[in-house]
Amino acid sequence: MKKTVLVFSALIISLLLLFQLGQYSIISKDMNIEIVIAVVAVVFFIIGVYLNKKSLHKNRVESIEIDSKKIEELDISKREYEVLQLISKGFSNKEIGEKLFLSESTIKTHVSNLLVKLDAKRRTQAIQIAKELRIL
Amino acid sequence: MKKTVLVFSALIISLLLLFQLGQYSIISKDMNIEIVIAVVAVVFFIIGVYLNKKSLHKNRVESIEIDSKKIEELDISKREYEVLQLISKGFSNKEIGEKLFLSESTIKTHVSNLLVKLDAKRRTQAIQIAKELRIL
DNA sequence: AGTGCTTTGGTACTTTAGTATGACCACTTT
DNA sequence: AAAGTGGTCATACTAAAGTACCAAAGCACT
Repeated sequence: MKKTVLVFSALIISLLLLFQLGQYSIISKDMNIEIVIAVVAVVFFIIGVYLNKKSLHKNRVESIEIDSKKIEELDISKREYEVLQLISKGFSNKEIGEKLFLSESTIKTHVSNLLVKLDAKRRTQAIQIAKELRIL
Repeated sequence: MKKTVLVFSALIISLLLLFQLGQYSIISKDMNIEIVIAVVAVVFFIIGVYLNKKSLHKNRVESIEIDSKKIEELDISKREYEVLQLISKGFSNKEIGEKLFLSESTIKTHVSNLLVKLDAKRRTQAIQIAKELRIL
């Protein structure tokens, strides 16, 4: 929605500016030229926006598209994934236990399993690996 | 967004058709007008590309640029920043010490200072906060 | 030469993190 | 019904992580 507003306002402003310039040259009695210039300007503006969006679309999809399949491949359960998400947010085992209404022991078990499944030695390394795998 | 583009292109096409009759007299009058139109087209094309890239930048790829100003504001030294980077890569204090040819004690000192400066309780939280501040 | 600052390093201590093992329960599969 | 699976929790232990306090070397600055 923000893009739409930006594009619209940019179009309106450019149109206003162009037709305001046209008012000066009314004296020279050549209205058609200003209109043609305005149209050309708007057309190429839209072309610029459209082409740029298309070229960025490929990169966008790659950077956003995350998780799902690899989580299953790594045999990470829902509970373990919940714990992983909270780990990446910087919570301690105790805090995670309080958030999920579980004991710290349970969290430790989940973390231990996560470290094995992600092939990590520490929780910080697990975060890094999970982000590389686009799980987080 | 698709509707917006469609409506606008339809409007512009109709405008072009309406003022196509006037274009004959333009060409015969002055050749410089074509150059002006070309310049306007290029300029607005660039504006379109630029605005679109800026609007997409906020939503999608935000953590590319590191905010070196905030590092200074937080009074984080170069050494501390080096340690912070290695922490985010999942290394232990001992490993960081080996990489930087420092003792583990020194790393602990740096980490402790970093936690205070980043207002974090744990190294994992420090990573999260640093990424929010676009320091990492 | 003294001041201030970063960096470095140490000791001693407390707190988290992580491992290993075993156990219990709920639920599904065979 | 028996076996398997996932989640839960506990104990006991080792390993990191983090805190507090101190101290000294290496600088830049004036």
